[in-house]
This record gives sequence, C-alpha cells and structure tokens, in this order.
Amino acid sequence: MGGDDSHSWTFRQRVAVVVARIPLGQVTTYGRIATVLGAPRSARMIGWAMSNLENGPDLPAHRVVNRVGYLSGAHAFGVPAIMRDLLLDEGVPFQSEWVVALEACVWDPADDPELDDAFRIGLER
DNA sequence: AGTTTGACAGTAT
DNA sequence: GATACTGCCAAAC
Repeated sequence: MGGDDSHSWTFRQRVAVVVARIPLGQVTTYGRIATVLGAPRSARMIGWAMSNLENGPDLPAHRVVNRVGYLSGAHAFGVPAIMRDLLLDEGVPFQSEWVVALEACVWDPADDPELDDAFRIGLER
C-alpha cells in the first residue's frame, strides 16, 4: 500500500461514487450517504459536496432527497420542476408535489456490498 | 488563519 | 405534526 496519499479521494468524490450507484426508480437521503461514508452526523456535507460537484450526465443527483422525501435540492437544477420531472419519469411515487413517497422507493447505500468494494478500489489508487 | 456557508439530521419544545 | 435550536465539517472567502 502506498501510504503517501491513501486517502486521495476528496469528500465530494466519495459522495459521487455513492450517488452514481443509486438504482433507477429509487432515491436515497443525504443522511444515508453520510452514514455510509462514515460520517453519520455530517449530512450537511453531502448537500454541500453535491452543489460544488461538477454534475456529469451519468450522475443521478436528482435521486437524492432529504429525510422526509422533500426535494430540497430541486433549486440546483435551475428550474425546480426538472428534478421532479426526472423522478416522475423514472416512476418514483410521490406523496405530494415536491415530496416523494420514501417508504416505497428509498434505497440504502449501506445495503449495497458492491459499494464498499468501490471504495476499496478508490483507497488503493 | 478566522469567518461564513451549505441540495441536512436529530432532538427538544 | 410543526417549529426552533444545535451539531457537523469540508471548502470557499
């Protein structure tokens, strides 16, 4: 192992790895992402990281909502309706106009063992 | 080097 | 259940 820069991945890069693995038609929360990153009390960092991350077309940032299912990041898409439309297009059920039915579509990143493997690769870098 | 800011979450009232 | 307050910590200023 290298040891000189073992933790070369920045916080926002790790966030991107998790977001990229959110299944289509499902969503996850900032808190879940923070927990799988080993910082359960740092959910705010996730939102900060995503707003500063260069969102690529392959990064489903629209699948991240807050703990009650509210589309708290909708404004980052320019027009809030864009995020909502993307989720509706994937078949994500809504509880109200801007709140998804979490119980029916929430995805826990900690439930994906392959995600941990992805971090192992990153740490090896 | 200190201050401010966030696409949040948990707890208390 | 809704509101208010606190904790959290990386990055930009």
